Amino acid sequence: MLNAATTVFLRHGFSAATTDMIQREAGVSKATVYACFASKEALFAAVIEQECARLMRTIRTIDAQSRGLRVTLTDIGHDYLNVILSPTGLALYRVIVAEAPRFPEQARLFYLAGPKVVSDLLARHIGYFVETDQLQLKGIGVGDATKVLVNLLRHDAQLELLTHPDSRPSAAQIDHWVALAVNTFLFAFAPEPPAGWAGAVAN
Amino acid sequence: MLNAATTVFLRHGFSAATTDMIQREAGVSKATVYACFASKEALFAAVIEQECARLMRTIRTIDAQSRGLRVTLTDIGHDYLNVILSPTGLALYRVIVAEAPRFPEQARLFYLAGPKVVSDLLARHIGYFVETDQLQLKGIGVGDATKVLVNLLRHDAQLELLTHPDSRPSAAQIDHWVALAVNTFLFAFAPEPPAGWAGAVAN
DNA sequence: GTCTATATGAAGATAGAC
DNA sequence: GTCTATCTTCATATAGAC
Repeated sequence: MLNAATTVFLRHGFSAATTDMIQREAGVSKATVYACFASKEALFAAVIEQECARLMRTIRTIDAQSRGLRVTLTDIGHDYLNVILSPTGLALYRVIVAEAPRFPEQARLFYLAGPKVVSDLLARHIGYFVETDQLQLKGIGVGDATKVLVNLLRHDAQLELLTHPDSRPSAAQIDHWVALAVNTFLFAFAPEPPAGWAGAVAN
Repeated sequence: MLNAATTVFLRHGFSAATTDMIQREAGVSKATVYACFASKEALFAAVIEQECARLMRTIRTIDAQSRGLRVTLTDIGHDYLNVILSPTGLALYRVIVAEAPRFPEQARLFYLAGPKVVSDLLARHIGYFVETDQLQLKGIGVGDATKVLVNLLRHDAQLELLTHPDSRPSAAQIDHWVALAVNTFLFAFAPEPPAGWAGAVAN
């Protein structure tokens, strides 16, 4: 039943979703829903909590064991984009952003489960690469450098998909976006930056 | 009356907003609303169109005449962040993202009025700086380089504010974010990059 | 164009039998 | 715990007078 609610809330958002839809999707009756959850709000909160927990588990599996600098960043970036650009990832983002004023606690939960976790993961790796002189941050802290990279990754990609809800990114596009982010990051912070473009070709 | 509708829709989103709220906010009666607009959807569409037009005008005023490389990018970035991180900017983004599946046309309108316009503006400047050898894109196209910069600018800042709806960014924070983006961009693509951090100090 | 009053439907939530 | 049936409230939208 939580699954049914998840489907409905992620598809329609909080306000536009109705308990009827959830009830029908779950194949139970309306009263059954209210036997388990006190209100629509409570059900929504439970859904978001579950999705955030799932998101966190997913992102935690993205641990690349430290291989080379470029490979590590590319792998993590690739996995991260695949998560946040998936239909579920986009839908969760949509509903969180939309309902943040009304459900600030859930919004913060999302932040901690998603962006924060991937930031911490990347920060560990970047810290290591800095210590071993494979990166040179030129006065920028590890935290800020991490934000730079995450931001490069998140990319217009997300915005484009959010505002063009019918389109889907191809694997090649994702490759290109990741390569663009990693190349830029290395141009900026690798002591011996690559001479030119390396990675997937144009989108 | 459009203004009243704007206030309500930006505050509550589409579904949670009611015609009662709009009617009360506008100080007119319910029937008057339906005399001007065929439906709630039509009113919403009109609101979004107006806000997008306003947004486009605002962003179009961000034309920095080309002074130095760093100054130009910093100025544009600064103005752009001030727009998208303003309460109105965030609220518009929220509702667009939330309602994109239901109002794809309005979502595309937003994309064209906001991100697209600032991208085009920045692309013109970056193109100029490339031609005059003040930037060296190392195999990355002007379009992609522009996206990189826009993305660096948009920053976690937006995400943090979206998921922490009570907080407001200080002017110092915005300065810091812009400096971080511009520095990174110059580290990556200026033929003679700055040796280290330059700009506002830590947040 | 604007109001009062209202039709009509649907939403969230519950009562009470099984 | 689960269903059927229903209560209550409130939303969109309209009718008809001024």
